[in-house]
Amino acid sequence: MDNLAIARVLAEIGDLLEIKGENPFKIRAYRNAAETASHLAERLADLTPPQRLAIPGIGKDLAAKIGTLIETGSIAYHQELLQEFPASILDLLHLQGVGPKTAALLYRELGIRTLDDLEAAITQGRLRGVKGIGEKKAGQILRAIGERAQVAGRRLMAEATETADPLLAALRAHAPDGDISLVGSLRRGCETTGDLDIVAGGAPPSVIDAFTGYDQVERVLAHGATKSSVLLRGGFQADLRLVARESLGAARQYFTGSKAHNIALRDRALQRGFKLNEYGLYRLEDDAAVAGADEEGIYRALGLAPIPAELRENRGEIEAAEQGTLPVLVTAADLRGDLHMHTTATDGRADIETMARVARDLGHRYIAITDHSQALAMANGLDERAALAHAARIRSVNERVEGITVLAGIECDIRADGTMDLADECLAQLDVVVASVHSAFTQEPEQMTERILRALECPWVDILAHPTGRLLLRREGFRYDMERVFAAAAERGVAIEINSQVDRLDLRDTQARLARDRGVTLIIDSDAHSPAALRNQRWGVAVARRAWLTAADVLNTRTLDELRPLLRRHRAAGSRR
DNA sequence: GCCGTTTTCGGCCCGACTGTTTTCAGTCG
Repeated sequence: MDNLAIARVLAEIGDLLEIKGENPFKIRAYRNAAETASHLAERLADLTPPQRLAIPGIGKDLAAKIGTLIETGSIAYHQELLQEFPASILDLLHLQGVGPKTAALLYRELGIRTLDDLEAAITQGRLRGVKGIGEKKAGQILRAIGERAQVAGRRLMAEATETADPLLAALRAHAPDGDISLVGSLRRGCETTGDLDIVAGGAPPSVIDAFTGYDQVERVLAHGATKSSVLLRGGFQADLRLVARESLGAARQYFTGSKAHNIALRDRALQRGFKLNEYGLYRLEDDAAVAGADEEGIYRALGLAPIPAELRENRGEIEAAEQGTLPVLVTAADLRGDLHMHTTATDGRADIETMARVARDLGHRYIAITDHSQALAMANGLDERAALAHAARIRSVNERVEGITVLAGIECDIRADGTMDLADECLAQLDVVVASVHSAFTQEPEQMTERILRALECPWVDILAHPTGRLLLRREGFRYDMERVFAAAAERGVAIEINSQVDRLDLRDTQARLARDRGVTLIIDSDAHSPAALRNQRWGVAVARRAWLTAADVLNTRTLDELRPLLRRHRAAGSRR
């Protein structure tokens, strides 16, 4: 049983407890544990019971329940709750405007178990007379049922940013003296996001009207004096919060989250005799404002170094901020090159020279052209002969393009048995070899582990690319023993990629952090298939920052002179990094 | 259900908006 399956059960228990009206803190404990489980880099099933107990937010009871779940596939407590409430009523909770109380009421009063039941009940007027539900509420629910497919779902970080940028520009144009900025999960650099959160400080009240009147707004969900929510065309929700300038830092802190970070921070505030809300940090004894205009002041007043938004997940950043050990996170400006991209030789859209010029204009000092190997026949993958001919063309581009060094590489398939798709003699003649899995994703974890380990044994492999093969919102990655692969990569000096394609971002944040902790060097590559996609490294940088990586942890922050000796072909046989 | 250099019991983050209400519960973030 994997972490996501465990997380789903724990989250479902949380939902069921909420419908039941249980202690809110007990509910939070289950949800908190679900959140933790879903982001944990190590597999819970691979941990010993004491190791599970050591995870923050998992105590004796939850550790035991998780153990039972792993061993038997279910938790009795969960099954008992499902006896009280059918699992299908949890769908009701996802409707805008329907929470646990309403769901419980509908089930108890009218026996409503499914969305279809609810829709029928409303259209038949059976909700009339139910306490707390009037005409408007019923209409709202009916609309939510109709819109659920459209509204449901998260967006990729890149897509959400594309939606946010023009909206921010429109608000800034309306309120040029205001300070208007993106907060929420997008500011934290999360790989996907459920909505857009915007904070405006020192802007006129009319900015709210500019927001609800934005031309991409499909429907206004809420419209107050300081807070407003809209549904944008395409079904993406955006929230705007207007605060006074002296509260801007507090509002940005509050709405950037994460929820777990904020709870921990406010707990810390209380312990130190303060109250923290979206307006500021106040002394409990006399309500005097201590900080609020900027985020830094709030963190400092709480005895913390300012915490970068990407780290605010309550995964150790508060302790590190207290001890002054926060990492200096890698930035896009630290990147000097890009070692994974494609051209028209296989499935890219531009030729070598175009890619080189665009990369140079982006500020890169070196790139590697790494087209596909023969196994990817549908992408016109290259065989040994074609790969070497392509390498010659790549190297010749250096004579025509100034200001950047173009390395001849390959993205070589790791075949199902772990052998490389091109012969060693060919790989040995290239400058860089990127190895990837593109087939047989469904191998058992044991087999996949052996497959990747075998690939890392090939002395010419420099980089393991998109190491889980996941596609965000579409496909889970393949499973294998990451600890063993990380250990082998660290031992052999193979870099592991954070792939910056908008729907890959693979490795993910927590896994990249674990890899680094195990001594692996990471690399942030674009895997660009077009010149425009070379800019995608910014998304990979966001993941790297969420993984606590510094420039020193990332291979392509090195100069070319520093990089070359780190490639395996340039290392003395048997030597390690 | 978790957690503890003021606690092994008694805490646990905080406020805006809406709809159904005559003072507030529910939802949301």
